[in-house]
Amino acid sequence: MSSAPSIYDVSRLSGVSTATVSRTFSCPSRVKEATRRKVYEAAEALNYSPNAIARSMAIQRTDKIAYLICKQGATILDEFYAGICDGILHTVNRTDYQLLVSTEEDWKLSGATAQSKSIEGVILGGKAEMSLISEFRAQGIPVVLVNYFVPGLELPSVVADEAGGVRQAMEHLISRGHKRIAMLAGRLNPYVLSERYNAFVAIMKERELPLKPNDVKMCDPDVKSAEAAARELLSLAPRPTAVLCANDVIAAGVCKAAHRLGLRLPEDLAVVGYDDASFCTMLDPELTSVHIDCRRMGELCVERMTELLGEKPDVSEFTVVPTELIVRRSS
Amino acid sequence: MSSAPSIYDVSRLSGVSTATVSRTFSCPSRVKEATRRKVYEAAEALNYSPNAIARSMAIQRTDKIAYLICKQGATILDEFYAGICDGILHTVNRTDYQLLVSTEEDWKLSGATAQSKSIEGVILGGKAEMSLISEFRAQGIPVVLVNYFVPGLELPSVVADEAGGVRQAMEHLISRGHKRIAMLAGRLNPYVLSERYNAFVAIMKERELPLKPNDVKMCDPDVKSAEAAARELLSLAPRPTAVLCANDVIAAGVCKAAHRLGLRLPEDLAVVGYDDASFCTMLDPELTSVHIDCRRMGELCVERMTELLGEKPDVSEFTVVPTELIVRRSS
DNA sequence: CTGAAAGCGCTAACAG
DNA sequence: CTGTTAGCGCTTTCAG
Repeated sequence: MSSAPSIYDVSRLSGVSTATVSRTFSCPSRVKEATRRKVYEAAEALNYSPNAIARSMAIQRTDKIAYLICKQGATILDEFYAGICDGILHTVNRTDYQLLVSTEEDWKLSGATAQSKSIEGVILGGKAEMSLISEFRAQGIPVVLVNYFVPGLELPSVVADEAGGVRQAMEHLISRGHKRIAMLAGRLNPYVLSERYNAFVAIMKERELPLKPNDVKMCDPDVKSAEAAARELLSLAPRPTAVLCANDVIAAGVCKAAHRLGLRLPEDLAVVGYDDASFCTMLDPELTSVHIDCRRMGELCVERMTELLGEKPDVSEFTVVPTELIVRRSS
Repeated sequence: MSSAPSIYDVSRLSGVSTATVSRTFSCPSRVKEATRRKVYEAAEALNYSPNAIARSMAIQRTDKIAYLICKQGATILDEFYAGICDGILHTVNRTDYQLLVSTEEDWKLSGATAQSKSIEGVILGGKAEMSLISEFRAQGIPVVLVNYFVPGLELPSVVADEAGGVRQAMEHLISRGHKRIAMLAGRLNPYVLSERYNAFVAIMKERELPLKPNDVKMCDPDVKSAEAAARELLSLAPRPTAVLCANDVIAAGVCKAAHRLGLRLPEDLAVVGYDDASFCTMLDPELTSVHIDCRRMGELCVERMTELLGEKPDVSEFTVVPTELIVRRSS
């Protein structure tokens, strides 16, 4: 197989000009029915398909946008960011765009500049470094942030209603009669963590519930650390009767610690997680959690991006996705 | 900001030819130190960065490969395929290539042909449709399969050592004294399922252990279905003392069913999963499972792809990644 | 409705 | 080591 057939080959075989061949593919209505048919036949015979690169070159834009996951270590394997990716993927693929996926780290490694001009826009998931953001802006590449927000930057951000989610969880616990509610916070991205933490504290205060310094603990966001931290939390006297966790992994750690200590869920201890990861229903008892529609977040990122690319005058800076408490057996 | 600076602008400002500017960026060693410096300065001043598309156009190749997830419904959200993606991502980003991600479904929707010429190769994850495979081949685009295999196609496949994994699990159970071992199989992709199933049957026979028709059940690969199926399995008389599950989600269902029936793990029932999903350690007791190094699988896909792209004479058709049984508390 | 021709920005001989 | 020049395959005025 020598080199692929070009528009010239089709032009020659069909007896029309290259311009017409081009039109036939990009805007069929502007070509007479009969001509069109001739072109299609020739193309078919030659097994021709338009060369996307040449096209990009001519029209001066690619049809690609990138999604970079900005989170140390974790990548697409993080269910949350994978969910966003899923939403982006589905939406992007319905809009003639294609999606490039990478991580902040890898992107920087492979010489951003060399690549940059081959994407139209970039969606940054999580805590992106300022230098990265600036670089894209300097190159005139539209940026959308997701699950993160930087005040004063006027960058469209798609986030979940963190405060709302915490409120749903807290009202649920309070309505179940809990007063001694603790929080096990994990080192998530700073925006998310502070939203969740602040909301927790605010609501405790608002409801005039007792909150001692030791009632909030911090841990690394893995089961082991969470389990260890939970052990301490659960040995406070009087022991909290409920714990709100910064995410589901941490909640799983709390469940394990409770189990080891002989506490029954939800009778002796209510546990609520956050994110509604898929494993919530695999735990026993199933984990109550604040559901975030990651996929929707991804979709919205693409919508914002499309607006940016369409040079829409003012793209809203804040897009917030509502959360929903999924009550299960653990609370 | 008018249009971006081109190689001509740099050429003019630095006083050298465009060819030299080009060389300076693609192969600095072939340009005299002093000249190089002049070029860099001019580029800097103009905030120039090479246009990747024009480059692709000139050298007649893109620097992109695609990873398509071929699995109904599930996507990148599937931890297994996300793991592979992770491996691909890391490797690809170290080789000047960029990764396009999509699903089989979406790819077909958005007119594969139009896009095809903008990728160099494609990695197909899971049960890809023959029509898709043929289409790529017809276009001369190298294909690598992962977690799937089609006999007679001479397509490089990267798979896990399924039979080996089952053997590890079985030997573990047998060494613990289990004789009545059941299997709960889920509707995974046909290649994987048959490998796991056949290995299970073969080993039971080989060890001369009793295996009645009802000892193997089939279910959908979700917790609910698995739990229901497990209930039946566990009400057989005599009850199996161990169950090998086709994957971890199914195993989680079995654990729940066992718990409901008042069976203790591992005393009354040993459960072993497959894939070693991240939630294995969140379950209580933690789930024994056959670990598959998905990331490694992804890396190997890229290696095979690189060989294919480098026109290496014979790329091995089969690349198998070893598995490792991770023994935890559930068995 | 169709054709001719001038690029899009970069690379790769080839010549010096 | 560097410059000249001819493309890469497609789009897009501008005429006809």
